[in-house]
Amino acid sequence: MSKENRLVHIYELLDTHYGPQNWWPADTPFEVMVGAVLVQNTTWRNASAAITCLKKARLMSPSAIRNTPINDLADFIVSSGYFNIKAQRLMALCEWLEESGGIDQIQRQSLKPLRRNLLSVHGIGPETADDILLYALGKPVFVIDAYTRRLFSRLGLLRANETYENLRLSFESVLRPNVGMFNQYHALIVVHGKNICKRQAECAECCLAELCDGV
DNA sequence: ACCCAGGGTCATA
DNA sequence: TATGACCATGGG
Repeated sequence: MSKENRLVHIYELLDTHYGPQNWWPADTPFEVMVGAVLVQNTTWRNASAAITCLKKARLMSPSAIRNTPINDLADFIVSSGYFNIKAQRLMALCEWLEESGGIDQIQRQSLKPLRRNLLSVHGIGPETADDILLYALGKPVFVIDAYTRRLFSRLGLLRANETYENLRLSFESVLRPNVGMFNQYHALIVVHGKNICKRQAECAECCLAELCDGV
């Protein structure tokens, strides 16, 4: 089977098993961006609690965050962990948004320079940038994360120590750039990873069992 | 008490 | 380029 067909097949098995995920859970694109920073190396549960605190304090906007002292901002996002670091990262994100003329202006940038610009923001690395591009701005990028590496290396479809860029480009070069499908695919990989593929012992019960080859 | 979760930066070799 | 240290909470 071709690589494209394998990736599509895996997508269809996951999609059938788990159904629509409706990512990213947020009221606005800005809230997606904030969530993408807050969820770095923590659980969505912890990040989500921090988002609730920010909303309750009416801080879920670039200008409101910009006008809040960094230490006060940190107090609202304690539950997300690394709160001092993440407060700085949120501030850097909001400064960048402001300098760039806001989200609607950013939407108009073409993908490659936009991605470069995002990566130049302090605290926004490749995965956070791609979360923002795909889930906040609706751009066709394939998000790579630890679950993606674990799942596809276990299925024997990628080398374990490949760079982020090479992985992303290899998915994007094989799959048709469909935003809705990329959105759902990454959500499925995460949901699946949280359930079964963390423990490789249970391949038999997994919806991808036919591909797992007894790893 | 330990481990990890929807990462990223910085210092060192 | 490639490791290692660091950031810090909450649930298992």
